Amino acid sequence: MPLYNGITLPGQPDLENIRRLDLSILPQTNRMSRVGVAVDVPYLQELSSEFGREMAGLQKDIASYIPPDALDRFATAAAEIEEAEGSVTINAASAEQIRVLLFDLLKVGQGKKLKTTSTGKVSTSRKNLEMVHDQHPVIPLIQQYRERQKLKTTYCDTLPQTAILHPRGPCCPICELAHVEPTRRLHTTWLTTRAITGRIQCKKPPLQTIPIRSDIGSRIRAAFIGSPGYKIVSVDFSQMEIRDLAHLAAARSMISVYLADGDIHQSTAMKAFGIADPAQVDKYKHRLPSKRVNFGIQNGTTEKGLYAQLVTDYWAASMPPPDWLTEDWCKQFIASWHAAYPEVQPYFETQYYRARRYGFVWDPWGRVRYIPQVRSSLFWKVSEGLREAQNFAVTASNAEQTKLAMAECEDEFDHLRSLSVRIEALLSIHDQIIAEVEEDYAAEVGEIVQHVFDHVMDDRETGERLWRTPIKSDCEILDRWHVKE
DNA sequence: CAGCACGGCGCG
DNA sequence: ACCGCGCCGTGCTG
Repeated sequence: MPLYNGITLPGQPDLENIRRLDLSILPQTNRMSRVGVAVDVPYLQELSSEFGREMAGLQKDIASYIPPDALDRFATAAAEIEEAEGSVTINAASAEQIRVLLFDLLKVGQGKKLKTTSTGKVSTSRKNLEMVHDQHPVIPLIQQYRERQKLKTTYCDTLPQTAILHPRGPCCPICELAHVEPTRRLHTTWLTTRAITGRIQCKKPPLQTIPIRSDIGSRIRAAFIGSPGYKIVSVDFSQMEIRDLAHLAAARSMISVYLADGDIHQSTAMKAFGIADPAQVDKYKHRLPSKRVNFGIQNGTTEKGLYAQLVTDYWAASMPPPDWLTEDWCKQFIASWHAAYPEVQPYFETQYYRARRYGFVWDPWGRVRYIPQVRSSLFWKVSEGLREAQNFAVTASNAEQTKLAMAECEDEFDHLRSLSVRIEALLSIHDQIIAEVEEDYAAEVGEIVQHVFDHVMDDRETGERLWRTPIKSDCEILDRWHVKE
C-alpha cells in the first residue's frame, strides 16, 4: 500500500519510512528559503507608526488611573516624576508594573480565584484580565495596549529589518522577469527535523505565526504580497486533525458525517445536546462549545480548560459569558461529547497503554515519540506524559500528510516550470501551503494543489483511499495574503 | 554590554 | 493540569 514516493503506512515504529518522508520535502524547503516571500515594507512601517501612536495614547490613559499618592512606585528616578507632570509614569509593557497597578493599588479581582505565575505572584495574563474585565475601566485599555505591543514589536518592526532587496537578475526565477519590480523578500530558516511531532517549523523570521485571528492582527498578514503580475495561492486541509482523530479512533458517527460531507460542529451539537431539529442549534450556546471540544479533545481538554476557552470566546465576540457557563456545565458537556463519540476514549486509553507498556507511542507512518514521564512518581508528570501520548498520533499524522502534499506539489511545480510557468512555493504552515504563481495560471494551480491534497492518502497503485474519512481542502487566490478583493 | 529567566502571546 | 513551536520586552546578573 504505497503512498507518494513509496512511503507506506506500516502502523508500527518504522524510522526508515519516516526518513524517506522527512527527506522528500527538502527540495521544496530549500527552494522556499532561497526564493523568499515578498513583503510590503512601507505598509508595515506605516502600520508600525499607527500602532505606536495608539500605544502612546493608551499608555497615557492607563497612567491616568495611577492613584496620585502612588506615582513614586512607578518612577525609576525622582526627576522623572517632576518633569513628567501627568505624562507617562508607567511602562504598560511591564507585567510587573501592571500587576502592581491592578492588584496592589486598584484592588482588582479581590474575590476571584486568579491564576498565579510560576513565582507565586498574581498573573496579568489575558485570561486573568478577562476574568476581571468589568471591574475597572483601565483593564480594556491594558488589553488594547497588549495587542498592539505584541503586533508592533514582533511583526511590524522586525519583518522590515530582515527583508532583503532582490535585484533584477538570476537570483531567483521570480526576479528574472524583466517587468517585475525588485521586491523586498523574507528568507526564513526552515527546520525540518526539530519538532517531536514531525511538523516543520521556521524561524528568523517566524513566518508561521503571522497574525490572523484578530481583525487588527490580520492587517499584518496583508503585508505579504505577490510580486506584480503574480497571485498568492493558498491551500489548506479542512479540519484535518478532526478527520485524523476520526480515522485513528475509528469513530463511526464522526466518519459518517465526513462521508456525507456534513458540518461536524453542527452534528456534534445535535448529538451532545440531543437536538433533533437543526434549526434549534444555537450558534453560541451549542455550536461554539461543540467546536471547541472537537478541536481541543485531542490535547486533553479539561472542564477548566474548556471553561477558560469559552470565556475568552465570548469576550472576543463582545459578549459577557452567559450565566449557565460554569466549570460544572463544561464537565457535563465533555461527558456528553464522549457519549456522542464512544470510540474516542477507548482509543486514548490504547495510547496510554502503549506509553506505559513500551515507553513510547507511534503514528501510522512509524514516527515514534518517547514518553519517559509515565515512569515518574509525580502524578502531574505522568498526566503530562499521557496527554502527550494522546495528542501525538493526531498531530503527527497531520504533519506527515502535509509533508506528502508538499513533496508531491513540488513535483507538480517542477513540471509546470518545465512548461515555462513561473511558480514558487513560498510557505508551509502546518496544514497548508502557500505558493506564488503568474496570475494567468493561478486558478489552474489552485486546482492542481487541491487535487494533491484531496488524494494524498490514495494508494498509488490501486487508487483506494487508505484513510477512513474523505479529505477535503480549501483554496484561496489572492493579491495580498488573506485579503480578498 | 551580553546572557538569562520570566511573563506573556503570535500561529496551527 | 490543553499539545506543538518561536520570540518579544522586562528586569536582573555577571
